[in-house]
Amino acid sequence: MTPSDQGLPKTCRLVRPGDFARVYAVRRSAAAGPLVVYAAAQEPPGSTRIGLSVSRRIGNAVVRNRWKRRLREAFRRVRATLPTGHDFIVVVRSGLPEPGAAGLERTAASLETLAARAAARPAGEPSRSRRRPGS
RNA sequence: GGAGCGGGCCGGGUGACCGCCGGCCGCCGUGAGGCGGCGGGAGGAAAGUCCGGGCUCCACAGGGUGCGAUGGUGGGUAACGCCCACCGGCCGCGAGGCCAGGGACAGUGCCACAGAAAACAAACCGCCUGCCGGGCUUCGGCCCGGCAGGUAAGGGUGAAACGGUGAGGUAAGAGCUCACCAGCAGGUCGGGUGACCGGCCUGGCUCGGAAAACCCCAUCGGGAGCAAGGCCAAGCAGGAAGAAGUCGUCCGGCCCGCGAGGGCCAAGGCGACGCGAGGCGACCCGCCUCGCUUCAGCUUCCGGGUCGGCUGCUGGAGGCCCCGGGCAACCGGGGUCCUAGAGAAAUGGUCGCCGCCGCGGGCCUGCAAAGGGCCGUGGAACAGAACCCGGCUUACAGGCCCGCUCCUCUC
Repeated sequence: MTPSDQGLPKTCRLVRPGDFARVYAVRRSAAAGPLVVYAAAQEPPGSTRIGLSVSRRIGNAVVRNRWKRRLREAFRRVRATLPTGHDFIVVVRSGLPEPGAAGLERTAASLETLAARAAARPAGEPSRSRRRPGS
């Protein structure tokens, strides 16, 4: 499989609840502004994947969809520069205003630095509790 | 021209590049899949999830009580709490609008504040009569106070005070009586499918509001939901508790008897009663089904495993046009079109051009701070399908069309 640098097929997305739980369990994260990024090395390494978590507290369906689209587009742009062989989860924190029309560039830059920081962090003790942080 | 009323409709357009979801075709690949091509991809409310249906599973003798919903009449519809027409009441000069619009002589309760009194009436002031006491007197009476009684005409309170006007009547008054009017009840006639409308007669003369207080009446209503339901794959570990049978009969075998018949036996069929469990929407009556034990099975409880894939899944009470029926909602017939199917959940990003709306002590035209054009700059609402329809409700920048009413102006 050789997806182009610009594409973002379904195989680059985290889809299953089990995948999400695995990434959360590693407990490596970095946060800035409205975003929190969790990272986990893949076993075995494959293509870089991303999962999105946008809570109902963020806004109504239109606002949540806008966030997801912006984050997917940002991920599509910076995916080639991210640490390889990792899964990432991006959580949008509530209580912060939406970035305006020019927010895509900032979101992409923020996503890139946060992903690098999270992946470079030493792996924390895998969480024993089943409870997933956030929602 | 201004003010307004009622309907209907739109919800930026177009192009390039980079992406996403699913469909069809071709090629490659054992396969998962990949590549290429073609065409499709949010709304008028997709929203709230408030009603009504379809669909799926479960249930489906009946009766009573309860619960919920609805509430003028007639129609429309698959159905409705929706829509249409009409009736009645209220509001508006009008076009039109609003109404949770059955029953308040079935019953219980309520009517704040104010007021004497808020509903089998009632006497605060006032008015009138009688008696007692006091004062004045022109000796006719008059005034003040008290007591007993009459009185719903007048005052005052209130959202609301037990009909209105006039006449008679009276100590003063009162539907107390009478005339007319309003209203109510009963009867009757006529019109209308009906809600109702109109006329006549009689009655007592008069009965307040609120049913969105409880309630009564009528009508309607099985339960749960696409996480319904079906199929496949994978995987695990079981444990505990619970019950009550008895009798009759039939068939079979054995024994006794010459025989009619009698006795014994284990398992079974049927029936009765009993017990247990489940179902019949909640409860009761009642009914149905299953079971009544070695194990097994059943029911309940605890524990363990999975939480993947396919399907349901989008063509439908469907949209548009024409003809016919109907005041209309809508119905019938013909033609034509195909229009999203995700599942941690696609429909996005960037850049042009055009259109719309602002802003500009920028430019041009122009007598002009009017209008128009150019340039620059900014903005564009409410909101995202999740099984599918019919409604209702709520949100919404900006804009378009049609019909009608009132006022004003010009001819």
